[in-house]
Amino acid sequence: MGANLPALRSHNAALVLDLLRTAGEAGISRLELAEGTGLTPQAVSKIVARLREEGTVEEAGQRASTGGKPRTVLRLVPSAGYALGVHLDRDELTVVLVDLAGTRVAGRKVPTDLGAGTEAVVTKAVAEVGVLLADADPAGPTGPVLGAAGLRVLGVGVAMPGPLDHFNGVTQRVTGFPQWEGFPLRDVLAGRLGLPVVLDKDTNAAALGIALRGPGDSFAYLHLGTGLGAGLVLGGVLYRGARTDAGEFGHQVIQLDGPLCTCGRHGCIEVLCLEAVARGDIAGAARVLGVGATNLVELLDIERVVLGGRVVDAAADEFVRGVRAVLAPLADIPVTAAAGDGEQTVADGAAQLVLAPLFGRSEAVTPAAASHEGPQANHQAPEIR
Amino acid sequence: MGANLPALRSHNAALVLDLLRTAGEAGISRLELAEGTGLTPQAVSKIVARLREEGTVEEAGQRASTGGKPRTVLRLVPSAGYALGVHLDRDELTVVLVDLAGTRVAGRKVPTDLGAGTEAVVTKAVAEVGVLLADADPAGPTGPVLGAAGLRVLGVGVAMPGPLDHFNGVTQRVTGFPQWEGFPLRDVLAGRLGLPVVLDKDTNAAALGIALRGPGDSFAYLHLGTGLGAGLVLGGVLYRGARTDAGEFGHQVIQLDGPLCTCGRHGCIEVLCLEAVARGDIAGAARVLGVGATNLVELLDIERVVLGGRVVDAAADEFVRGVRAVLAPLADIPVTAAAGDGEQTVADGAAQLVLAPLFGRSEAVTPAAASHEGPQANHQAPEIR
DNA sequence: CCACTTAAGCAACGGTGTTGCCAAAGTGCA
DNA sequence: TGCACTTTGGCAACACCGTTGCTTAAGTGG
Repeated sequence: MGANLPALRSHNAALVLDLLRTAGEAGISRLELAEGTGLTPQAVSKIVARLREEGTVEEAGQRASTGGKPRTVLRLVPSAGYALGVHLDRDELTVVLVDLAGTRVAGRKVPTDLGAGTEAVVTKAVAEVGVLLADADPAGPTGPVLGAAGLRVLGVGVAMPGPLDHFNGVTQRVTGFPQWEGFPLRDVLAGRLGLPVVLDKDTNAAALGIALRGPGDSFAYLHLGTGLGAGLVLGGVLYRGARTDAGEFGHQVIQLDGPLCTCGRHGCIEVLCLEAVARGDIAGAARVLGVGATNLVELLDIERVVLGGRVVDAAADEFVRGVRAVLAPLADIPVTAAAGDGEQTVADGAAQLVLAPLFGRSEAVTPAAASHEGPQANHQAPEIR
Repeated sequence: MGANLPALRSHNAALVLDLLRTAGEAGISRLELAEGTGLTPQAVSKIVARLREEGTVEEAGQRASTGGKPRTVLRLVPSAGYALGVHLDRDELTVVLVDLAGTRVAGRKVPTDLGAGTEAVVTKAVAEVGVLLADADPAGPTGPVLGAAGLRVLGVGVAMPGPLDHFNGVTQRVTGFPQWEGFPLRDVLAGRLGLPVVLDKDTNAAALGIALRGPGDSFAYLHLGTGLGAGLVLGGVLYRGARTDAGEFGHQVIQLDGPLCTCGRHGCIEVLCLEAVARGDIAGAARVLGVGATNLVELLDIERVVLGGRVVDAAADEFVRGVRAVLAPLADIPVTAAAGDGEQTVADGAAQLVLAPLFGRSEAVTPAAASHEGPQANHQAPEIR
C-alpha cells in the first residue's frame, strides 16, 4: 500500500505508456504527453528517454511547425512485448498472441471439453500455446520459453466462465464439471509454461479488452451466451469486488415471484432473458436486458453499455435497439454491440489481463488484495524493462 | 494524474494517519504502522516525526516489552483539526462540529424550509455555523474566520438530498423546490464562510461516515427516508460514478410492470417499499429491500449491508431481520442498522467529506475529475500543515 | 538575414524512501 | 549486581525521483 520512488516511477511511466497506446499509429508528442499526464515537460522527456532506451517507444517523424521547432512524434513499438490470451470455454479453446498495441498477431481455436478433466485441458492448452508460438515466432522453436526466442512474451491471461477466485488464481464450481472446483489453474499453468499467468472471468476479460480500445471511462459489458454475466469498468479500471466475484448480473431479480431460475431464485434477468430467447422473442429478451441495463446505469452512473456474447451476436441490431428503447427515456447513454469478432473478444481481452497493468489499468486495489501478499513470487505482474 | 514527490509524501502520510485514526484511543506503534503500510520502519519514523512536529500526532505511553525496548504508542491528536458538517434536509438544518478523530464535539438542529429560497437557507446556515463555533470555541468569537480563533477548522461538508453535482458543487432539481436547480451552493457558501466547502448527497455523506468508523471495506448503505437511496463504498472509498450520480438505488426496477412510480417507471424498489410501509407492512417493505440488497451484493461483491434512514430507524430490528432473510440463503453477508443517532449520521458524515481526504479515503479519481481542474483555487481539499 | 517562437536537453537542486550503522531501553539469566 | 541479548528508533549517507533555470536545436515570418 505504501508507495516509494520505484512505485512512483512506474506509475508515471504507465501513464505515459497508456497515452502512447491510446494514440496508436498517429503517435503523440512529448508536450502532449506532458499535458495529458500533468507532468512537467522535463519529466516526460526523462521518462520517454528511458522508454526509448528499453525499445518500448520510438520516434516517428514530426508534426507541422506552429511557428517554432516542430514537435517530435512518439509511438509505441508494438513488437516490444507480447502477451498470450487463452479463452477456456465450455466446448472450445482459443489461444491468441497479442502485441503491446493490443493487435492480435496470431490465433488458434480448437474444440475442447472441460469435462475431460483438469489435467487433459491443461496439457492441451500448453500444447496449443506451444504451437502458436512456434508458428508466430520467426526465430523458430528455440529459446528458453517454449520457443519464444525472438518474441518477448510477458505472460499469459486465462479467461474462463465464472465464478472463480482471481486473486488466488483458483477455479470454483464450473456448472456441470465438479472436478474443476478448487483447481489452482494459475499456478499449475505458470509452472508448465514458465510464464506469469493471470486468471479471470470471461466477462471481465472481454470488458477489459473493450476498455483498452476506447478511452478510460466507465461502462458495463453485458455478455449473453450460455449464461448472462457482466464486466464492470469503473473509472477506466476493471472492477472485481471484494472477493473478485463482481459482475454476477444474470441473477439480478427484476421480477418478484417471476419464473424459477436455476439459481433457486425467482425472476432473475437470466431466466427471463433465456426464456424469451428460447421462444424466439428477441424483442422481449432485449427489453429484459434493457431493464437490467437501466438499473446498472442508475446505480453506478456509468457512461455507456456494451452488449456481446453469442446470443447477442446473432441479432445484434435488434438487441441494441431493444435495450436503447428502455434506456433512452431515462438517460442519454450510448448502447453498442461489441466489435463482431465473436468469441475472440474474450481471448483478446484475456491477453490484456497481462498488458493492462503496464498501462496503469489495474490500480484500484481492493482491500482483499492489500492484505494479500500476491501470487507466487515470479508470477506477479510482469514489467517491461 | 501524474504523481510527484509531494504527492507521494502526502499519500504515505495519509496512510499513516488512517491507521492512527483507525487505532483510535488505543494507539499504534511505529513498527505496527510500518507493517500496516508496507513502508520501511525508517520511513515511518520520518513521517511520524513530521506529524508530531505539526501537532497532529503525539506519543502516549508505551507497550509492554517483548524482550527488548518497548514499543512507543502513538495516537492521533483529535483537537489538531476540526471539520463542520451541515445536513440540509427538506425541513431541517443540522450543523455539527467534528474533530480529527471523527467525534462530534458540538451540534445544533433547527427547523428549516428549503422552499424559503436559496438566499434565506444559505443565510440561515451561515448563522447557525457562526453560533455553533462561538459556543464551541473557548477562545470566544474572535479571529479571522467566524470566531474560530482557537480551533483550526479545515472546511465544511454539506450533505443534501440528491441528485446534485459533487464535482462542481452545484445543486440540481430538488423535488418540489425548483429554485434550487443549478444553484452553485458550494462556491456561495465558501465565499460567505471563508472556508473550503464540499457538497455531496446525504446518502454519500452517511456512507462515508460509516466507512470511516469501520475498517476500509466494501459495503452499501441503504437509506430509507422520504425516498430511497444508497451510498456505495467500494474498496474503502466512496464510489460516486462518472457524473457523481451513483447510488440511485430507489429506482432499480425489481418488478416488471409493477406499480407506477413517481419517476415514470413501473416496479421500482422505492414505490414498492413505500407502498408497503404506507399500509403498515414492514415485513413486505423489508423483503423488497432485501431483494434489492441481494442484487447489489451479487453485482458488486460487497461485504456488508447497512440500513438507515427515518423509516428504518422506526423499526430497525424488523428491517434487518427481513433483509437478512432474503440475503442469507445466497451469501453470508452481515446486515446491520446504522448506529441509531438518527439523522445526525448524515451530518457527521458530511464533516467527513472534509476529513476523508486527509486519510486517503478519496483516492479513486473518476475520469471526470481528472479532466477537471478542480473547484475554486483555495476551496480545494484542505491539508494539514 | 535576423528576430522570434517553440521544442527538447543539460545541470543543479530539493526532497523522497532506503540502507547501514549505532544508541537507547528493556528482559532474563548467572 | 552485572552482562549478554533482543527490540525499538534515530542519525547519516545514499540513490533516485521530478522540478527549476538555463541553453541549444529547429523551425517561421517579415
